Amino acid sequence: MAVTLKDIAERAGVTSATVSMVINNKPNISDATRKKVLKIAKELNYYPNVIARGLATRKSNSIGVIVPNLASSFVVRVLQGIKSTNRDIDYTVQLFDTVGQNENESQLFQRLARERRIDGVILISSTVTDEELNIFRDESVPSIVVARKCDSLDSVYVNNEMGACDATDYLIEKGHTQIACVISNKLGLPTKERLDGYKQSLSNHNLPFQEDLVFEVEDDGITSGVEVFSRIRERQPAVSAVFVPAGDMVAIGLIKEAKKRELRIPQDWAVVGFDDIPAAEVVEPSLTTVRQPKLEMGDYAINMIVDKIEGRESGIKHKELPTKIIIRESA
Amino acid sequence: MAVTLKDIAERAGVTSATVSMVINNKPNISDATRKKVLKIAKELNYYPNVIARGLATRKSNSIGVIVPNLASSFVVRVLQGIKSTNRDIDYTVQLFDTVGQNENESQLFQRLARERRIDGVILISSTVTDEELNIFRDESVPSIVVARKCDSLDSVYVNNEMGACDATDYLIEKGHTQIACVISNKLGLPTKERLDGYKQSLSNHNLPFQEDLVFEVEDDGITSGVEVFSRIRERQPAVSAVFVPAGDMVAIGLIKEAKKRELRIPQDWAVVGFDDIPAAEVVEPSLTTVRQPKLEMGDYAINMIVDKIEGRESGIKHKELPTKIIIRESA
DNA sequence: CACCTTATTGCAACCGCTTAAGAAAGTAAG
DNA sequence: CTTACTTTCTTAAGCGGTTGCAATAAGGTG
Repeated sequence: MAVTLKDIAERAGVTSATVSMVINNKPNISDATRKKVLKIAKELNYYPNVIARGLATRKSNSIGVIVPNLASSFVVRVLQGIKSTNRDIDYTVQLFDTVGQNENESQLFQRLARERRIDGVILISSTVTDEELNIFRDESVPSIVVARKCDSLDSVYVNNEMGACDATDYLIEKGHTQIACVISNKLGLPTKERLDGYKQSLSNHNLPFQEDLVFEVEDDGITSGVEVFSRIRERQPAVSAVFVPAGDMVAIGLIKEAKKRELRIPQDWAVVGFDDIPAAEVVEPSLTTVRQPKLEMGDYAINMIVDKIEGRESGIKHKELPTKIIIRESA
Repeated sequence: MAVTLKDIAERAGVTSATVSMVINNKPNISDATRKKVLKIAKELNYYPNVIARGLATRKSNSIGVIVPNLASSFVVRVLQGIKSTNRDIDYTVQLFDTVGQNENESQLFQRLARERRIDGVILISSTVTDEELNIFRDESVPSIVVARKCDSLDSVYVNNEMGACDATDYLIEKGHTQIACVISNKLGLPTKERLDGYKQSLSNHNLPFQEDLVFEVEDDGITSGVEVFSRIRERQPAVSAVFVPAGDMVAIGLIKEAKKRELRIPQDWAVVGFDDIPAAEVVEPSLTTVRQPKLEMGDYAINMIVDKIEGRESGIKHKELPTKIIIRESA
């Protein structure tokens, strides 16, 4: 059997309450007994049972990270950020995804909260709806959403509009005027914001926004890029540059297909992606893209949620992080 | 306050013990009370407090996944496999990494086990030593190691030797006789196994093994590949093919640098990687490589550990998965 | 009708730790 | 030498479930 407070207490000739206070560094314990207890605890190789402690303190000391799908490089990178923060975090990370489950994000959250499984939640999702986020807000367990802006809940996100605007600015400065924009219909709010940034840039440069320069793709994979290439060429042969808020993988598909069709990049076609995934550096020509500070987002998220859990922060907090355009060869 | 068993019991006019038995689907409860209790539980939106339950049952219903570093695509992919198994897993996944902590994998495991935090552990690491694995074996909490073979502990791994042998066979069949081998000194046992496979293939084809065709790199990043290129060219100008057990990123670096130095791939130099990461498909020419079934490994691991926890399996089990050579353009 | 089963529910201890309140002993003050 | 604090430790009541055993009532048997 595992050694418990009682075991230590017996050997030390005190009560388990006293041992508990020693273990937790509470005041009002004499130096003598404190030392004796600690010595015995070490001898017996004592570890507190966190479950029992959790029941008594009504804390689980763990935070849940809810993601729609772990098979997203963005999500994984944010997760890495969460795990690699410099701060010494006394919380365990429990990982939940909702793909293939019969619960959506908010239902899952509600259950976790009521089951007292977790003290706080980080939701990494750009597609979650406002109504769902309201459920998060209404639960008594603190939560925070990463990857989309939200008025009613703490959030960490990037300035998508500015990122898209910068990217488009860059293409315009390179002399392009017919700039296609490839968006994903699976990205939720950020898609809209990035499209707004694209429009903003055009408008700043007195260029007209043309609805039929906007192309939509179904997912953010490489095949979407391959597929959308023909659509762009057919519908808009005059296009000389493509901005791809749908993501780097789509941009890479586009580049690959363009090269196959004997277009030179960036001379005939300039391409700018969004996110800056590892493959962006690998593709040839390497991909100019808008980098999202994913590690930093995770870092902020974990720090904010811990502050919230421990009552150091109240009220709704937001952290908007800047994007950065990474110039490579494709534009 | 949250609703408890007692709340339900009061309204139902029974004892909380009875409610508990209903909730847990125990026998010896009349249909009438069962129905009544369930109805009230639903009305009150009852969720059992998993911490309290855990204390009583001495189970946490969660399994720990320990990884040395989450910033590894291999690890992440296995993790995805763990999370996406078809089986309905009643365990929560808690994620731990040891990079930047002052505990190594086995110390962490020992603590988690003693603190009763987890019912079982999946360790994803190829570099863990035999001595460390012995600590895992000696603890009473079931555990399993993914990514390396181990006699003393359940394990899930690929047949590295066969994978490397296949890759080398392939190069030899293409007519290559001077085949360099680039290994990582950060991969532990698999490095040795892959090197053995390489030797085996040479031997099978009556080619001599030459020690100085083996090159070592410090990490598995793209820069290692760039760096090792010159070493190979200097020391072994006659090399016409490179097998890179050190991993795809190294192989990609090698390709990029080779192209920069005006070598044609695969005509002048053939390159074969190991692992099959997403970027392998993106690089130009695309990378021929040995695929490791990472999702499947995760799948097996979670199933094995759950069986072990629930006592359906005993004794040491191993699962060896085959690799598969993915032919692309680089060889 | 007395006696024995069987089905169902209640009782109470327990899981291991925390914590508010109280008690004992020492100490300073009047 | 009381009285009133302090300091240090103990008591005991939880936290919210689970579970072995006792108890009760209903039904069956001779």
